[in-house]
Amino acid sequence: MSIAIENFVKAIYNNNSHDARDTKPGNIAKKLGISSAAATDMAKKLATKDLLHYEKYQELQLTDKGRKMAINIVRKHRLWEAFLFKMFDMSLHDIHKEAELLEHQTSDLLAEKISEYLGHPKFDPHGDPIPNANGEITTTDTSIPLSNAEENKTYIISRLTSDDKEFFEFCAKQKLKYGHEIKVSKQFKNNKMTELSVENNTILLNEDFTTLIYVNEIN
Amino acid sequence: MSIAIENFVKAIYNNNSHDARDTKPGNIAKKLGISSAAATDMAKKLATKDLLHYEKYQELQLTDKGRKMAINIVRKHRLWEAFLFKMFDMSLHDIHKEAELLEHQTSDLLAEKISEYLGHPKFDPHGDPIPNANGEITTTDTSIPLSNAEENKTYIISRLTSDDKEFFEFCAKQKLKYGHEIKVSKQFKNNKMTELSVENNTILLNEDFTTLIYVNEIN
DNA sequence: ATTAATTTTTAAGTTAACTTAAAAAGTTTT
DNA sequence: AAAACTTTTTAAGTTAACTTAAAAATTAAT
Repeated sequence: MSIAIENFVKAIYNNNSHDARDTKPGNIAKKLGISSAAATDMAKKLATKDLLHYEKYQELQLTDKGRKMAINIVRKHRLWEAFLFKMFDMSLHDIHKEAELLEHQTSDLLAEKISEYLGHPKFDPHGDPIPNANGEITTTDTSIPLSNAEENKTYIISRLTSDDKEFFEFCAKQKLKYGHEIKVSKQFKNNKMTELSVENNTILLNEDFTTLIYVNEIN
Repeated sequence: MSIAIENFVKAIYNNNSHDARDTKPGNIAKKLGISSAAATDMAKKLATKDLLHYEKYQELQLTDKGRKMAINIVRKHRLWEAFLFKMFDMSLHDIHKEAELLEHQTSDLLAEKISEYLGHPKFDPHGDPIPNANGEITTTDTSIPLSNAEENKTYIISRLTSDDKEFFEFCAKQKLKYGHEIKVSKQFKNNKMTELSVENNTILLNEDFTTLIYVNEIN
């Protein structure tokens, strides 16, 4: 399967999981940076390959085969992220970019070797779950977006769900990293701002950040 | 640059260095598994990009720009080989196959990180030299093919210049590995066979092997 | 419930990287 | 130095993955 096909299937899969629910060609096209005409064409083609269900003007839905394929790519992506993160001193954004390329050129064998080396990790450095070789995902994920966190409670950062460079630069600078502890001091509901403290620094985040950062409460 | 272009340039470069000298489209086409018509087309295209000199019916010659590009890819290939060899228990052939894919999706940044991690190695697990980030290759290579080795002398294996699976399987089984010591006991010139001993085993190799295995004399 | 706005699809066209088959040029043999 | 053979090139055509622009359908607004 070509890189174009792999990216298309992956885009639908990712869209279905965390983002909104709109998996029509236009929206997928936007994520991939192609025209929606191209996305419609591709959708039709992938339907003949039994990777997705296509009906005019309807949402695209992956078949079991398509989902399996997407999960396999996501697995490789997240394994590369975890591996590069462990081995090299690189920014999360750079790691993401490299993984985005490497994921398409990685045999199942190599993926398994990487997983083994890392001790079959369940999460990548963004906190996203790593599917196992059978495509099973173990996420008893109870995390909530920071925007829904409660005042005066303490949390651990469990996921950073972005691929924007500035986002990661900001997070890195403010020590907003996977596994780090934070305390929410105030929720400004009207302004959709959240005040919190990280390592004795108090910062104020707006909705653009608090919906992308997921946390788990500490008891 | 596309993967097709990178592989084309690399094929010319590799052909020029160790193999024969025939860098006409037909020969390059054979190595890449494409038709010679396709190779001619590609050659013309790359000439307009100033990657090589093309003249009808003549040998293809890389320009400085083309050579630089080829060396950059070769560098990434060999770094991946060295890295995968160090990290994972995989056959040399599998490692080669993975590197063949990964080389095209590796940023200069990542290549440098890998090189750094390995302590800027000068040779890969086949004994092929790894160009540095500036494209410089330090090979004071005095090695000779096993076919030219002298009787009753002891050598160290310095290069295994193949990409054939069976070749590597055979070499692995016979302990013919980079850095290993061997003693040539007899050269059967007429039959182009070489008798040698490795770790107390005596084996007889024909020309298909002895021209691909390079060695350095021990004094 | 029409009209207006948006989105999806269709249609036609482009580019890269191939293919096969025939023509042209080069190489080898006698 | 022809004739025979081989290789390269040209020509025409294919496929995947796009594009733009217009037509068709859906969705939103008054």
